[in-house]
Amino acid sequence: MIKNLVIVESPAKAKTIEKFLGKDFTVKSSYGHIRDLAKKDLGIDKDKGYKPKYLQSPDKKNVIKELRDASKEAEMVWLASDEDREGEAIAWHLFEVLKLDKEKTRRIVFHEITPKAIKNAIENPREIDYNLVNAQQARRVLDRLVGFELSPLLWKKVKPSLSAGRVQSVAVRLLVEREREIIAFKPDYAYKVQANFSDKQRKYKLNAELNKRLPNHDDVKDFFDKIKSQQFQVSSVQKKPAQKSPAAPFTTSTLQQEAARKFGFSVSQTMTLAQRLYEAGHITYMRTDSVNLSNDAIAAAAEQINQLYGEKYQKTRKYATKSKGAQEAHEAIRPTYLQKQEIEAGSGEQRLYSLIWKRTVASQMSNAKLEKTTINIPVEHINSYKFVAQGEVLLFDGFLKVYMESRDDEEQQEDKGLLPPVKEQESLDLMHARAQQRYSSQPPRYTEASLVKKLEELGIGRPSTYAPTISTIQKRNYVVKEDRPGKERTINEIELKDQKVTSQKKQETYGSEKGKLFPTDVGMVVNDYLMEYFDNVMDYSFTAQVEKEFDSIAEGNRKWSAMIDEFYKPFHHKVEYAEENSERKAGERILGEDPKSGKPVMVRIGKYGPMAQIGTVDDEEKPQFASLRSNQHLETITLEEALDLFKLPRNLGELEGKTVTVSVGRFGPYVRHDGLFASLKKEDDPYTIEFDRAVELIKDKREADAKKLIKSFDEKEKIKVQNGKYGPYITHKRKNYRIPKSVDPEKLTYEDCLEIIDKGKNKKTKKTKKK
DNA sequence: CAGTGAGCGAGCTTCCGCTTGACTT
Repeated sequence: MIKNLVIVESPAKAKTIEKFLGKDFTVKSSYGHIRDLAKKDLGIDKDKGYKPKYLQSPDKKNVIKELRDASKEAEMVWLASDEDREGEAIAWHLFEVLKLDKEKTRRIVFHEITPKAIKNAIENPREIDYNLVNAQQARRVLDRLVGFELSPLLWKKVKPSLSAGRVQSVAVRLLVEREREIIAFKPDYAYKVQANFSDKQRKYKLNAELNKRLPNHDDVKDFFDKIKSQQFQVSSVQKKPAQKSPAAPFTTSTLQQEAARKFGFSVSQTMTLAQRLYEAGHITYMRTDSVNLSNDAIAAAAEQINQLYGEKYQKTRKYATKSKGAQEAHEAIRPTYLQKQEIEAGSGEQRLYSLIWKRTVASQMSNAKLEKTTINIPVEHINSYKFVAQGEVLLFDGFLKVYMESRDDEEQQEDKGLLPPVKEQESLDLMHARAQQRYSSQPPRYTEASLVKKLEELGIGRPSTYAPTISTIQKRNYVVKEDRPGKERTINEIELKDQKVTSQKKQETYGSEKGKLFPTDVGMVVNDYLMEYFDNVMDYSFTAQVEKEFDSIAEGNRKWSAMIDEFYKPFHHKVEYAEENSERKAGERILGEDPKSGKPVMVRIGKYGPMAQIGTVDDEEKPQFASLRSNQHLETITLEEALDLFKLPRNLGELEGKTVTVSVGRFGPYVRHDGLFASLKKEDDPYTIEFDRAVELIKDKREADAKKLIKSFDEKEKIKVQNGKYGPYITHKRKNYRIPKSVDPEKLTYEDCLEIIDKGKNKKTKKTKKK
């Protein structure tokens, strides 16, 4: 018999809360939303005030049954989903789907998982807030309308299976625009001048930089000629106190950024590790936009700091969330038990936990105190020119004892240490000076984490969707994450030593990228198309605008269906207009003429992605096609490069009576022999690879396959039993089947295999039928 | 996993935001 049933969103949360509430309460979880708009068609009745058609989510059938049974038994059901738009909707869906009795249902909320907060919530129940629910329905319906009307348009006009949406399309836009900025970027340069001084007694050295950069080589020479026999005198030594404050505790987005900067984790890696820490009870909820810490946590942090570092390191701080549209249903991400400085777990979990511990503790520590010193050394006879030396001394480390936030800009901060004891009016000798040509750097490309940061600033997306959004735009091949090597350039360096001026040239590498996001051709073409016809949805402030409207629905000042109608009417009109009036958008570009046939050579996006084509379909002969390589782009490929693509496949010769050919497929370059495919290695080039090397690759591949092979049957139907990443499996007619764990793969007979294949097939047909 | 690209037409793809396991080759 259940007296009180409490329903929360997450099972880990349910477990914790159950401990606080005692015997009379049973706590269960809904595992997020339990129903959603029908997947077929729009799932919205446009003629009946945009009435949503909700269906119970298939993977929630068991959860719903369990909750329904428990709720029937219970004397009181407490709906304890989060206190934001989505949480309120979850409570309402539960109320509807479980057919709850209003008299026996209470809605409660809490922002932190502490016994006090939960007890307080139980004592202050309320009713379901239908205005908030309606704001969520508006959000849901708008996203469906945008996504399910724009995507099919793209299938028609660009390429099948593409997608567009309020969040993902703007994310791609950010990348495309940044990429174009980089392409258009013309670097500027100037000479940075550094000098090395010494006192008259040669007791110390002082490095200083000229306060102005000089435009070119000749200016530097002139300048050096003027100063080479000059006397220098310190005009001033200024000392200023300064302070540094710790960063706020982690939210989802700042955790993703720091884990990327400090450990190189992808956003999805960070979230997987955080999920494990959360489930093990080590940290609070990891999908949050709040920087708030509970009073209990603040007290615990203070105690830790006093104990570990002493009272002068402790300072109680409260942080306020500044990001747009934050809904603050949870606390910041922090350790559940601050006295645990380390945990036992995998190394990734340990590192992430330790980072969270440090950030949380540091956020409750005192400021660091510094003294900044500036020494000015004017250049005589050249007005406003002076050499400046800057130093920084740490007087009190404060929070820096524990943690320092990293920065995105890679340019290394020059070490500003302690300066020598130079006095005002002191005379100095110029020992040596050097000017180096410095180019301005192009705008930085986005990383996964810096894109999340930007989206959060714009109020686009939610903590639970940052990682999935990043993965969606990569899955659609709008964006690729990769490393690119830098380019070389020559820079000038001019030196002044012993009153002589010399110059030399040096090589430097610039623009190399690691783990950055690059828009693809498809991403660019789709972006341009959407920008042309749907500038409102693509606007960076579109989400912020509709959020304002959702807020007024939540406050009861606006009817949700009216808001949707106002958006949808003109939007749908634009969809219809684009459908009728826009050409197929394929990023087509004619490169020139094929010297062999005289036919035009062009590139465009085909059914399978970017491709090159010789001739047109109107010709008598069929046109020739070839896919572009992954490092080639519609906007930049040359005629020569395109023509090269048609040199494949190449026939290299014969091995064991069968031909060896080399070509490029969906997964990159490969050699082929007697039905066997072997990928080329990085150092191999399909255009130049020779027979001997190809044979080597084929033999390596044979060996690797033999290692994988457990046994094979050459009966009526060929069957192989192989070892894979996920354990042994059976391959048959190019399809794979799992082997049950209870079976020893070594002992399988031909008949056993057929049986497993049969069962596997049944499973698959069932699944497809369901869909 | 690896030769695709016209056109015919059926049937499929797709959104964002809440949550975890089941599943993969």
